[in-house]
Amino acid sequence: MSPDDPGNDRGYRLQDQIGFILRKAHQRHVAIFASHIADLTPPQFAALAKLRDVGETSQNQLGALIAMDAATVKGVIDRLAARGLVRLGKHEVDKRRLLVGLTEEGQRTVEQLVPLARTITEETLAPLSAREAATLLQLLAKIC
Amino acid sequence: MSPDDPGNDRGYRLQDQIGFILRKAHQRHVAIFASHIADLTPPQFAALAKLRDVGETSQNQLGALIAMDAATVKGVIDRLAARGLVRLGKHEVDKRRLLVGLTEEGQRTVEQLVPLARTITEETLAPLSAREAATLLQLLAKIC
DNA sequence: GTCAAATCATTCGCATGCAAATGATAATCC
DNA sequence: GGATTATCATTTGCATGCGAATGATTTGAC
Repeated sequence: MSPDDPGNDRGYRLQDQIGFILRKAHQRHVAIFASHIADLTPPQFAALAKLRDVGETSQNQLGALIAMDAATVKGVIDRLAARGLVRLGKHEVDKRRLLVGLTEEGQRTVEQLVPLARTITEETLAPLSAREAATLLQLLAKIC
Repeated sequence: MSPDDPGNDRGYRLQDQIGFILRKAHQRHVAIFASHIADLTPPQFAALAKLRDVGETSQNQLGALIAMDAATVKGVIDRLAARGLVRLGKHEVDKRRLLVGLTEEGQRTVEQLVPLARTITEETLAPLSAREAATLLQLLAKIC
């Protein structure tokens, strides 16, 4: 009975499971992010970066774009609004919607952070060759 | 000026960044996990699975094995203890340490869950071929 | 042996992240 | 048009996850 006999549940090694590795890889990325951008979290930056791309949108729509559910996006946006990086407004036609958009300061902040974000991506992928990095992104995209 | 001109910060596409994709992939995995194992979270299962492997250990040591900091591991262990899946005890020699080990029920629970955990891994990797899955695990391990 | 440094556990505060419930508004069906 | 359904936002509760501070104990330097 070898340690990785598949018919033996010793063959279940936590360290080799995709979920465990994903969690660890994500953790390392967040740590690298924090070491470069201390005053903003990855989700906060994601919200700002996406708002820069799409301009004003509703909270829900923004959430769909950055993969956050309604409850989460509300918290993120509230914190960004409290810091003056984001502006909230009512939708004139559909009164259910809460419009979100960058303030001037938010705009400036994103522009400044994008180069750092590039560095963060680079550092996260540093253990890989360019070819490996491309493969990783492609495979990860398939399981999203 | 094409949309992905690298000399232009429009070239920063959130969707293509490793951090964003890692977060999404992890989210999908957690959702798959929850659909198969409703009454335990991935970190809780990780703690049980690792305790099965190593037997009794200190909280800190367990944390190192499953990549959780001290504060996080305490919360996870407390919840497992409250459910009777884990037993706590003082270390006789080193009085700083808090020993953690599986109870009989914890043991039974892990044994029952391992097959489900295999299914979860399979389903998470379902969009990939066996070869792609192996490559993904290998590349992810490099950036952990 | 004693004092300083390291280790272990705990606690607090803050930030995701999600499920479920609620209320307001809009869209659809008839 | 009126009732049903769907959508948007909010709130609550729970579970990670981490930084920072604290206290207890142990180890190491001398």
